[in-house]
Amino acid sequence: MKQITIADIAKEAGVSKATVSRVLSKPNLVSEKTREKILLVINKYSFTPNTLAQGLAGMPTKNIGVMVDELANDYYIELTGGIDSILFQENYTVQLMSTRWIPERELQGVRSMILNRVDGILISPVSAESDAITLLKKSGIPYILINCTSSDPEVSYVCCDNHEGGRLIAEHVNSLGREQAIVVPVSDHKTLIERVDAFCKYLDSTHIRLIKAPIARHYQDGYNLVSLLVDQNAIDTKKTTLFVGNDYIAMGMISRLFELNIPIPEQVSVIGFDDIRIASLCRVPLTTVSQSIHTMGRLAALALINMIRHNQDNLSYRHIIDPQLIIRESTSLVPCKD
Amino acid sequence: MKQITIADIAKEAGVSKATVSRVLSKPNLVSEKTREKILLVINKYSFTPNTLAQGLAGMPTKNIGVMVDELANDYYIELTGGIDSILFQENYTVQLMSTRWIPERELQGVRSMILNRVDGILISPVSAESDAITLLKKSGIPYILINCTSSDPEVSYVCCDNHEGGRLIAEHVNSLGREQAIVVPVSDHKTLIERVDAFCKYLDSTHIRLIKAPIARHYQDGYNLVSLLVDQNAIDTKKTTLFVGNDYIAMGMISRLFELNIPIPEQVSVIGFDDIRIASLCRVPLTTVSQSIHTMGRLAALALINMIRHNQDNLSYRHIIDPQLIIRESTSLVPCKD
DNA sequence: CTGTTAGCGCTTTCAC
DNA sequence: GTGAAAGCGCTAACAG
Repeated sequence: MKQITIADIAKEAGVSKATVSRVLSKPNLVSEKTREKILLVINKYSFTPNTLAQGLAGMPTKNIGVMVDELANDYYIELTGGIDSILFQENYTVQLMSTRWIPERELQGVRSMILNRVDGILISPVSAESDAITLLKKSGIPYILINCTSSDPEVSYVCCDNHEGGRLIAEHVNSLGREQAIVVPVSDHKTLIERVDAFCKYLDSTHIRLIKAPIARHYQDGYNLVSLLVDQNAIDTKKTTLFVGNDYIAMGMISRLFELNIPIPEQVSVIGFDDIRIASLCRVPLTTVSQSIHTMGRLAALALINMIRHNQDNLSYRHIIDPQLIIRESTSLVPCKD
Repeated sequence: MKQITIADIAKEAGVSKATVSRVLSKPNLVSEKTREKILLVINKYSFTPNTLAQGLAGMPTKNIGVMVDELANDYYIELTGGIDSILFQENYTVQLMSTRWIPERELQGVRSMILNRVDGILISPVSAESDAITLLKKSGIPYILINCTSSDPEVSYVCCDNHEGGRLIAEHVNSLGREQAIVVPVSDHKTLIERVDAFCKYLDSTHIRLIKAPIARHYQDGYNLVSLLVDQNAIDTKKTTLFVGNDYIAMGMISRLFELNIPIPEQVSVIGFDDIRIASLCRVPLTTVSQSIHTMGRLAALALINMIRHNQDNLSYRHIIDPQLIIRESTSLVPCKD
């Protein structure tokens, strides 16, 4: 089926292309009479202007690029859910890409988004210094970093206060008063380092022995790590608290603890980070820190739209999310409802 | 930053735009000498052609439209994960949209995808007769339905054999030999009706009383439904099997059963459908039917790319996924590993 | 092999 | 108010 174009409409309505175009974008520049005449034809064919052509001609494309690390990842799911809820109602189309943790892919993706003339970009970058950000900076396209801060005052971002999150957990662990606390890092992303550092800083290490476990990047790594901790740190006999860098890896560890019949939280209590949805539904509902991921996505989307509307790529938007400790059964014997 | 164009490259290299264009798409039509000369300039500015313009001029855009009902939905997450894994490596950009269950939005979204000149569309439609499909049909753009069948021989799809899935569950329930079986529908989508119908058909209703519960569309509906079933069907005293149309709603019911201290599976055994990831991680690991969602996404993406490559919008691709019963603790006292 | 020319579909001056 | 014409950046005949 050949696409019907503005020219076809013009011919049938007996006017020029320009006038049809005006009806589409600036209707009040056209007399009521001709406007109605044209609208009639437009509706007859349920014509919609070709967005590529509009884009080429310099109009906004109503497309927003969203770049995350991984699609099938609970964290990004909630994030994109939040983003989508806003962009959807504002009638933007989402161009979603995943880097699959390949930095080079991030650059390539952003470049392709720019070429696609998206009106703005939301990105959860590898780091605030990645090449993609540099490219973004000089492209002139509005963009906002998510889950990442930047010292550059011109850069906009929405991020959780990970330091405070780590502190909250340390405080909780102090109150639990176990013999030892093991911290399990899950990535070398800046946000993770902040969490862990703050945790270590505020942990009452005169009473609780602090142990740093090797990094566990995937669910399976978490699962496997448990046996190691049993062997090396006797978590099956010494009362232990586990702080795992994110909920999903924590889930892997819980799964294994469960199999080994190590009671949670009596013998080992477990704490995650993120408050992804499964955290409350899983085997042992998980104590964690919420960074309101969904809200984070909404805020970022809202701010981006605002930048686009008011052409404020000069003004920057910065928002720090306040983390919240959520205590569930993995550290508390009292079952608590959500 | 002004976009650098093919004209700039041409001027600096001292050739015509056409030659530059050829270097980009059909390099062997250009002499080695000039090609290298041009490539040098291209690399110098790390120039990439504007995709909108390419699209307008009739080239493939390397964009694929993907339309699902909801982004933050476990089912679609795994589906898009599968789709992305293929499209990613084939260097396609995904244009992901969600209908949020609004049929009108489906049509509107597909139209916008067509206007964006995507090379193909993957859609999990409301129904095989939705307006969006009609539009797709006459657009000439390759497309594949996911989780939906069609009697029209020209329409391509990938779908699970839901009838067989229902039968598998009935068989399992028969073997469980409970006093009553309650089936909880979760939507009026065709696939759901097939599951439920097959279940009812194959259930040994001379020995097990079959009860149809009202529809529960959301997690919370499932949660709330439990009290009703306690009141009306005494599931807390009569040994009962629950077949819930999908895993997520089943999770809602389990959550409530747990609170009411109704033992699973001793008093009430629960069966879901889909085998979403949480199914194995949740409070009581859930017996369910796997429809290999991730694979479904991969297959559909693969087939679509194939259609695009070979211009086979005439040939149709149809694939039925074989469902598999996965028995976990929610119906079996023997804990089983995944 | 390479350059010229004519679109792709729409927006936007600039006249009338 | 409305139309003619130029231009967005690229590709695809058609010549040479």
